[in-house]
Amino acid sequence: MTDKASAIVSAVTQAILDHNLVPGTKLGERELAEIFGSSRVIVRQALVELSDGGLVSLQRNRGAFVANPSLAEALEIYDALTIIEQSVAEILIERGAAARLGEMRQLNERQRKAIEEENRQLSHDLGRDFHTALVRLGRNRQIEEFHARLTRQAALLSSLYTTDPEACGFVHDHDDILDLIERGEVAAVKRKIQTHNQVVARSFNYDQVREQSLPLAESLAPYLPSNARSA
Amino acid sequence: MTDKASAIVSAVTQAILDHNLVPGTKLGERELAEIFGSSRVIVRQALVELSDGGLVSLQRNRGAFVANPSLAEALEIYDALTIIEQSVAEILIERGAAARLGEMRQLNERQRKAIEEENRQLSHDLGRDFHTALVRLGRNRQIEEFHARLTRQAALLSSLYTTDPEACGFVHDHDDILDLIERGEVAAVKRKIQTHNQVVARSFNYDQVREQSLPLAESLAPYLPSNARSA
DNA sequence: CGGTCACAAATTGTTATACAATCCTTGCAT
DNA sequence: ATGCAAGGATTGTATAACAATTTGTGACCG
Repeated sequence: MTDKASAIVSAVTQAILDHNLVPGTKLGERELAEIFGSSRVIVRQALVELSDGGLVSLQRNRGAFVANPSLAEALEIYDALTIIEQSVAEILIERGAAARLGEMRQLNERQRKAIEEENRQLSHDLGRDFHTALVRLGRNRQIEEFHARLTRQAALLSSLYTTDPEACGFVHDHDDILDLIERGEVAAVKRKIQTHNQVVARSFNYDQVREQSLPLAESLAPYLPSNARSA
Repeated sequence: MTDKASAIVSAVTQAILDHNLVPGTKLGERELAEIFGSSRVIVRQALVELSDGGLVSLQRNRGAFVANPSLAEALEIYDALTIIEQSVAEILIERGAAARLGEMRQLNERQRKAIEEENRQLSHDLGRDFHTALVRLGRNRQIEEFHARLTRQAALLSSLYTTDPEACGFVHDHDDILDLIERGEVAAVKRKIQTHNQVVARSFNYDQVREQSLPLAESLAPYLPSNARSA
């Protein structure tokens, strides 16, 4: 349903994940309607969807804002990620699915290369891909989608709290995780996954200068479906 | 945001959970607008929300229908429930949170009484409450909400596939689960939770006669906020 | 009798406009 | 400054309208 609304949803989502829209930014209905060249009704549908996705918060009679999670919520999100990934790892071991870890090794390889070449964006993306690929091996759509949602929220968080580009010892961890799964060491994998995520969560810096974001139109410009707007 | 839309969302949700609206039922925009005495715009927002909740599926240019999950999806939902509840149980044990299991014992007690009195509805509800209460002890909103969502979908499923009112050995299982948590027997709890859920999932009967549901207006009548509708 | 094509009816997707309710700002009076 | 009130801006909702698409119907043909 509603083609245009989903266009808005994905544009805004992408903009948030890219930190082009920072938490707290107001998403005015008329403004978005202007930008996307559609009516307010469509924008509202999009906002409802976005809010269900957790990236946007709706405040009755006040409008929509890019979500601005508290530190407590941030920690819950990382805990949830940990829980899901631990469960998946455990299931993979139970299933003896170690055989299918090949493509994940490749992912790590590519990420390693990206880091060498100092391609920030790519290595970052590949780092995320590792986690989603891992969860996908669990073969459960519900879990996959939940994990994806958490990942999106985590991406938002990093725009809020993170101080340091986190691409540090990650690839190494990732390989360790695969090793442990292959060797069937349940407890060890789970510990690894937990600390792996906690490293990120603990590095949060609550009091951080947050830069104002540009006017909406500019922040969203790169994501427009191709509905230019003449003044 | 959007007061009226949420009224529609909760009314339709409740109707689905109560099996007053059966899977596959078409939810026409005009019809709903008529019934709830609001405009199509509002109804559409509600439908978008409902679809995000997984109880309604939107088909482009065709409309909205009460979700009609396949057997495969049904099993995934129960697997996901199992995963979540297992994780929570494990965490509770790790935390040594056995102390707070008192109110859950009470729940079981009440359910036992309800069963004795043959109060189907109540015992059923209390059975569900056990699971949500358990998850709540995990103190993670993300997980709680995900679990709630899965529970709603499971309720829908029971209207689809279940043949037999499942209230059989459940209370007993529930007490066992609490016992095992108190005694810190991780592996045993997890097994228990798994089989507990599998009993339900395995009892599914795919080919089942499904009764047509009444006209929308009648199915929804009990849930209207108080916007009567004159013909 | 069955199939298929064309057209009409119904429904969805979307826009525009309007207006009440609520929030926010600004300027004024104290 | 502080508090208040008026006005402007924004949201919440309704109505009407129309294009696009799907669905239903019936005529026509094999």
